[in-house]
Amino acid sequence: MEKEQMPAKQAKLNAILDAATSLLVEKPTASLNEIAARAGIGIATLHRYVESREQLMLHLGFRAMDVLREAFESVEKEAYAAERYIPRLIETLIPLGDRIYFLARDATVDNNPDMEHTYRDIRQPVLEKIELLQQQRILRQDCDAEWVWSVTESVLFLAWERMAGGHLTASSAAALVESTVRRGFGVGERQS
Amino acid sequence: MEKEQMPAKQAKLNAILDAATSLLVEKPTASLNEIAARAGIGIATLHRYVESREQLMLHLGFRAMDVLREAFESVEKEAYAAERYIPRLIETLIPLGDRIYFLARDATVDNNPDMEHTYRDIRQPVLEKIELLQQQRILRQDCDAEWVWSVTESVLFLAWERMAGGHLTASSAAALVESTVRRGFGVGERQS
DNA sequence: CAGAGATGATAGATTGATCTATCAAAAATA
DNA sequence: TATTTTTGATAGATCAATCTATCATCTCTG
Repeated sequence: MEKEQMPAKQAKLNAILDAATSLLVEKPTASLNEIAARAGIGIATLHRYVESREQLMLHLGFRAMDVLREAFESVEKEAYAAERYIPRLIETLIPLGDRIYFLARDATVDNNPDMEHTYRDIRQPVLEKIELLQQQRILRQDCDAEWVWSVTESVLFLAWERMAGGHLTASSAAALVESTVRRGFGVGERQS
Repeated sequence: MEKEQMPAKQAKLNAILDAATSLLVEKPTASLNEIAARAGIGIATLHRYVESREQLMLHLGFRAMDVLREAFESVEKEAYAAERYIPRLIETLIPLGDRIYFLARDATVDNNPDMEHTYRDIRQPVLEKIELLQQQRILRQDCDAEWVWSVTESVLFLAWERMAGGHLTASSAAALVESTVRRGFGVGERQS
C-alpha cells in the first residue's frame, strides 16, 4: 500500500504526458482543461499528477531531452564509418520529431535555464564528434561545429513541420535532410 | 481639420509599431501595457491607434510583408548574373531580420489566413526564379523549389537568432548563410 | 464485502491581460 | 485668446486560464 505503486503513478503520468504531446502538436496553445480532456481525465486529477502548466511543460521538455540523449548515444555506439555519423543521426532523429519539435517553440521550455543547461550537456558529444570530422576533412572546416549542428537541427525542424503538414513522408524527409546537410557541409562530394 | 492629418496619424501609428517591434524582439510575450510604455504613450492612446492586440500583430505582420516584397523586387530588378540571385537575396535580407524574424514565431500572425495568403503571393516569384535556376543547372534539380527556399529561410532565421544573441555579426552571418546554402543547393561547386 | 485510496464533477478563488469609459490637463489650431 | 482635439492617468468591466477545495462515487485490495 505504498510499495509498488510508484510505477503505476509513473505510468499514468506518462500517459498524461503522451496525451499532452499529441494535443500540443496540433494546438500549442491548448489549455490544461483541453489537455485533461484529451487524456480522458478530469482537470482535478491532472493537477494531482502535475503541479502547474509550467511543470507539465518542463516534464515534457526533460522527457524530450531523454529521447535525444538516447538517440545521440545509440548512434555514437554504432561505430559506422565516420562519414556515416551525421546521416545516421538524421535517420535516427527523423521519427522522433513529433515528441520534440513542438517544444522548441514553447517559451516555458526554451527560456528555462535548467533545460538550456541540460541540452548543452547532451549535445556536447555531438559537437565534439563534428569537430573530429572536421579535422578528418570529412566536414568543411571553415565554420564552427555549432553552426553545423544548428543548421542541421533547423533543417530537421523544417522537415518535421512539413511531415506534420503532410507534405513529406518520413523516408523522403530523411533523405532530403541528409542530402541537404551533406552537400552543405561535406567536403568534396558530388551531388547525389 | 480633416484634410492633411491622415499622414500624421499614420506617422504616429508607425512610431507605435516601431516601439512594439523593438520590445517584442526582446520579449515576445510583452503585454500591451508594456508596449505602450515602450512607445512612451498611455495604454488608452495605444487603443486609439490600434483596436486590439490581434490587430497590432497583424499590422506588424503586413508591414513585414511589405519589407519582404520590396526586398524581393529590388533583387529581382538587379539583373546580376543568374547565380548571384540567391546570394543577393541573402545579403539583402540579413539586415532586415530584426523587423521580421520575431513574427515568424507568433501564433496570431502565422495562423492568420490572410497573412498566409499574402506571403504565398510574395514568395511566388522567388520560387519561380529558383525553378528557373534549377532548369539552368545552377541549382540542383532533385528537390523542389519550395524545399530550397524553406531551407534558405530557416538558415536565415538561425543567423538572425545568433545575431540577436551577439554570436554573429551581420557581415559574417551573410557569408555563412550564403556559403551554406550555395553548397547545399548549388551544382558542381567546390568549397569556398 | 469492507475500507482505503483514487477519481470526476463542480464551484470558486485568484490572477493577468485586454479593452472601455471618463475626465482633467496639455497641445494644436483658428 | 478661445476652441477643438488629443492625451495620460485611472478606474473598472470582461474574460480566459490556472489552481484549490470539496464531496459523492468508483475501484482496487485484502
